[in-house]
Amino acid sequence: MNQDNGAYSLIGYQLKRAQAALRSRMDDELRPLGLTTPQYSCLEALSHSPGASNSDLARAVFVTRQTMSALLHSLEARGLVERADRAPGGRAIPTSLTSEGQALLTEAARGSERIEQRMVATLTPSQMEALRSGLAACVEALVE
Amino acid sequence: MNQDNGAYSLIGYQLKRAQAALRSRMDDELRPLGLTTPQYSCLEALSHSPGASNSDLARAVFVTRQTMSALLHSLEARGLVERADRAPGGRAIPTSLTSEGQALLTEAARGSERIEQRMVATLTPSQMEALRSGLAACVEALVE
DNA sequence: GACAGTATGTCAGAATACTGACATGAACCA
DNA sequence: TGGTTCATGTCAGTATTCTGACATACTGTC
Repeated sequence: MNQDNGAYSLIGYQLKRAQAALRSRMDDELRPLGLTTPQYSCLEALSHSPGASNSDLARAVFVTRQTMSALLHSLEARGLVERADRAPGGRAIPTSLTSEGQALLTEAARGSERIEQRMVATLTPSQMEALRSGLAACVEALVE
Repeated sequence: MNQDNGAYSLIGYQLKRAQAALRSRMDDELRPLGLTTPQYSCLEALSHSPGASNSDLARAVFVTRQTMSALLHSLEARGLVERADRAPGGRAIPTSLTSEGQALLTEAARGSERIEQRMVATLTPSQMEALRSGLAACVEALVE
């Protein structure tokens, strides 16, 4: 109870608020394509890192390995990704996009970019950079 | 595929990354008290808005009414909050903190403030304000 | 080679959160 | 009064995500 205005002045609250709004808009945009935001993020990560393992993708999407494993099985059943039959070395099983997955990702990326641009529409380039670097500093301070 | 550096330059990605890191640290801090982050947020909202309804709290914590309803029943079963037997007018049933809930919240708030301060430790006041206003502008642009 | 430490994938179980649907009560307008 | 619209609380069902645990495979060091 430091202030009377509740938690609105806390960076953490604004962070959650912004993330919730973004997630909601992303879900709205992706729903017609049959994708959730984590599923889209997974396809996006696979596009940038072909052959990534389950654990790699979990870290990229900020979910646990178990969650990503279930998500990958779902995407595999829909023919959007492919996983190797066996690990080529170690235990990590590489995953890659199918052509169907690539096509769907391309379409979904358009909606995602639309949301991103809408989100930052009222910010100047220097304000955008300040926001980006501020968020990065927060992450830096939070990871031990 | 606008850049080679993946999604790291997107504000949306940084936003998710920062929120994930914050959520993780909050959960770590609150776990010894037997609280999750949404449960803590609910107690905090109740502290600032005594007598808030289930729907009020759902909006404050950014979950659905159904999720908040389950969360409230859990907190009520633990004796941390109280709900009126009947709606005093309309359908909204006011909820309030019990003394036990208030005590637990006070303790949890210390941990929460610790995390908040750690998160922004390396930011100057002007950088903090730039971050806050940047996030607010993003929210403003995303809510229709 | 033997060992500890680390990373990975997976299983099991529980908790969480969502969408869809319905009934109830209030506010508003014709 | 009658009607529509909106907000609220709740039920049911599904989907998501987590923690905990275990076996497996690499990477060091000795």
